[in-house]
Formats: sequence, C-alpha cells, structure tokens
Amino acid sequence: MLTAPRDSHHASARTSPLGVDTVVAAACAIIERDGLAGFSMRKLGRELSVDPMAVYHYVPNKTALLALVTDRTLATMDPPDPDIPWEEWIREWALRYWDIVARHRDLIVAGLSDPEIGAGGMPLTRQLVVAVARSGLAGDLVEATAFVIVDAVHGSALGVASLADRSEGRVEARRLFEIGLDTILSGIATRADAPPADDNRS
Amino acid sequence: MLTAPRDSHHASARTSPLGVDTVVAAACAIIERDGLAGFSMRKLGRELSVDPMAVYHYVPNKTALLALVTDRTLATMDPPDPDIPWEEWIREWALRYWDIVARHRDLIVAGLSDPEIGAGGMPLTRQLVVAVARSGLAGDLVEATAFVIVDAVHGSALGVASLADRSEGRVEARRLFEIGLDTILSGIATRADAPPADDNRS
DNA sequence: TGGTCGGTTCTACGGTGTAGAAACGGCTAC
DNA sequence: GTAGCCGTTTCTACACCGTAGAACCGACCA
Repeated sequence: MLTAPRDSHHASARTSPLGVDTVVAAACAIIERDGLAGFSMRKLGRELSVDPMAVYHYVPNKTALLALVTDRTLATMDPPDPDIPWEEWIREWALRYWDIVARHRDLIVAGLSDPEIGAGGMPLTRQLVVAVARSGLAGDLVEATAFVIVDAVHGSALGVASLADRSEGRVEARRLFEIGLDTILSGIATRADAPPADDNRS
Repeated sequence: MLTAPRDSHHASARTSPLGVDTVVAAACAIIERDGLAGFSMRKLGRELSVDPMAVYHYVPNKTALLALVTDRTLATMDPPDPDIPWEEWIREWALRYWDIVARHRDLIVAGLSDPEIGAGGMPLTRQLVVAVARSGLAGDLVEATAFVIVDAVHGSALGVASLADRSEGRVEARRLFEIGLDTILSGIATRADAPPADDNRS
C-alpha cells in the first residue's frame, strides 16, 4: 500500500478527508483485484467505507478517475538505460511495455477506446520515438516506425485473451512477439543502412 | 404505447418467427449506427418491435450475439488475389484488414477482450500466415511474423481514437501504419534472404 | 453565537442484462 | 369441434450501474 493516510488497515476513522490519491489508490487496488469489469463507483465507495457519491468531490466522473488510474499504472514503467545500443534499448523497452500492457489489459483497452482515458500514454511513446531516431532511420520514417512498434505491443499484449487466458498462453504470446519484434528491428536496420532512396526495395 | 400497432413499417407482420439472421442483421445495423456502446438488448428488441426477451430464443446471451455480429463483419473482407507477389499481397491484406478494424473499432475491441466474441477472427489470420510463408522466411519465424502484423493492425486501427476521432486523423493513422508496415516487410525480406543463421543481427 | 463552507450523504432517475413464469398462436390428434 | 401441445413471445422482477440535485454535518472564523 503506497499512501496510508492516517490509521486504519482498511478505512474507518473518517478523519482526513479522503483525498484524490487515496481514491485513485483504492481504485487501482480494486481493478487489480477484480478487473475493470468488476470495478464500479459504488464498489469504490464501499471499499472506502464512504458513500459512492463522496468520491465525486475529487474526480469529476468515472472516466476521469480511470485516466488517473491509467497514468499511475503507466508511471510504474521506467525506461531502459539510455547508453545501450538502440536495438537493445528498443527491445528492452518494448518487452517492458508489453508486460505492463498485458498485466493491465482492460485498462489499456479502455485507454485505447477513449482518448480521455489514454491520453497520458503519449509521453511513453515519445521515449520510443527518440530511440528509433538513434537508429539512423530517415526522419520521415521514425515516427511511423515507433508507432508500429507500440501498436504491435498493444495488439499482441491485448490479444493474449484470444489465445488462452492461462498464464502459459501469455508466455507463449510474449515469445512470439519477441520474434516478431526482431523482424521489425531487422527492417529498421536494413532501411537505416540504405541511402535515402524513396520507394523501391527488393 | 410504444409497441408497434400491428405490423412494422418495413419488415415483418410478425408472421415469420424472427430467426437468428434477422436478429444478427438488426444488431449489426444498430451497432453500425450507434456504436457498440449505444447497443443494448432492449434497444434491439425495440428495433425489432419485439419484447427484449424475445431474442433470447435465438441467442443464449449478449456475448454470443456479439460473436455472431463480429463473424458477419469479418466475413465482409475478401483476401487479395493470390497470384500477386507476397509483399504486395501482405500489404494489400493488411490495409484491407486495417479498414475493417478501424470501421468497427468497438466490436474488434470487444473481440480482443473476450475470446468468446473474437474467436472467429482466427481464420483470417491464417490467411496471412500462408502469405508470410510464401516469403521464404524460416519456418519458425513465419507465425510470429504474421501475428506481429495482425497485432500492428489492431494496435494502429484501434489506437486511432487516441489521436483524434476526426476522419482526418484516421487517414493520417493509416498513412503512418502503411509506412511502418513497409519497415516490417523490409525486415521479412532481409531475414528471408539470410541463411538460417539463428540469432546474431547487425 | 451565528454564518460560511468543504466534505459527505440521501434520494432519485433512467438505464443495463437476464432469470422465471405466464400468455399466446398455430398446429395436430381425437 | 375441441383439447392438448409446443415453439415463440411477453411480463414481471432482480440486482446492478453512473450520477444529478439537494440536504446534512462538523469545523472553522467573525
């Protein structure tokens, strides 16, 4: 537990007036425990031993709360060492991000569906853009390539459910993604070595 | 009251007993018009001039209905001409699939979140696996590479909302994806040309 | 002491998916 | 003709949802 306000193993004293951090932390806990589908404002109130409407003093609505939860979740990822070669850096970054996305699937899905929730993810992607630029890829390809990597992470980690929701299936999905990622990295290297020719390959 | 007086203005005179196709078609129409969030069993019943519970005679629950809707939607995509070179084929396939995913975002999201809904998507992916195999890529890389392309399509087309839900933003997202896809294709070509070396790149 | 005010609670509205039982309509068997 | 049946549809009900709006309460400050 990150922010224990005053006392209470759960919540009881109702001294310190809740606070947005407490609310977000409780929401995180519920979502982690019961999944996003098992989360509701009413349950959140129950968990905090408070009327469901109380949290609306700290958060305008459920969507905004989910945005805060998402931000807090994404903030748990720290980028790899910037001194390692760009290929390793991208590889490591993508796999770390994959782990987070897979662990918080429903939240990321919500973020993809509703920009109001997922807007906080852009800074993360920006990190990757910088790394791709280090590869020497032509400037007008950098952003698109970084995006396609992020997209692949999303698709792969989110699609885990389609294979099998056993954790065994998750491991397999991650392995497959890693191989696919290598193909992308290979493509980056190839295109980065080539002179700024415009279109014809093969 | 709200219930239609005798017969509907365009479909049935409540003779033919509804049927699963009618139900699915009506569900498709509603989802296309109002989005998945704007779809409910009750609204479906309203649309069919029928009690909401009536459709439960043709479909066990909402999830199963959405699975049928998803299948019908994915079936609207036909694969490219099998005689064109593998690079073009993959490119064309990915872009067609991108269009479908982008046009039916919420449905695909639901399919990714719930395998019970999205299971029908596998045959489509199989088409792509065959095409990737045509590239000459090592056998143990084929599946993973095809998956990463599908994943990238999902991530890109679903993430459109994060950029801007203007159709202008969609066009831009598709353009970026196309560039990123070229990088992947480039990687496939590179790895396919190389002998079956196992790991070291660069 | 009274007033203000931030924080909390109460009540209520319109929505959801669907379980379970009742009603209906057209059929066949007597 | 009429009794029964059965596939289809409807009715009623339950437990839940997000949240608007107003009332309440306790701590402060004048």
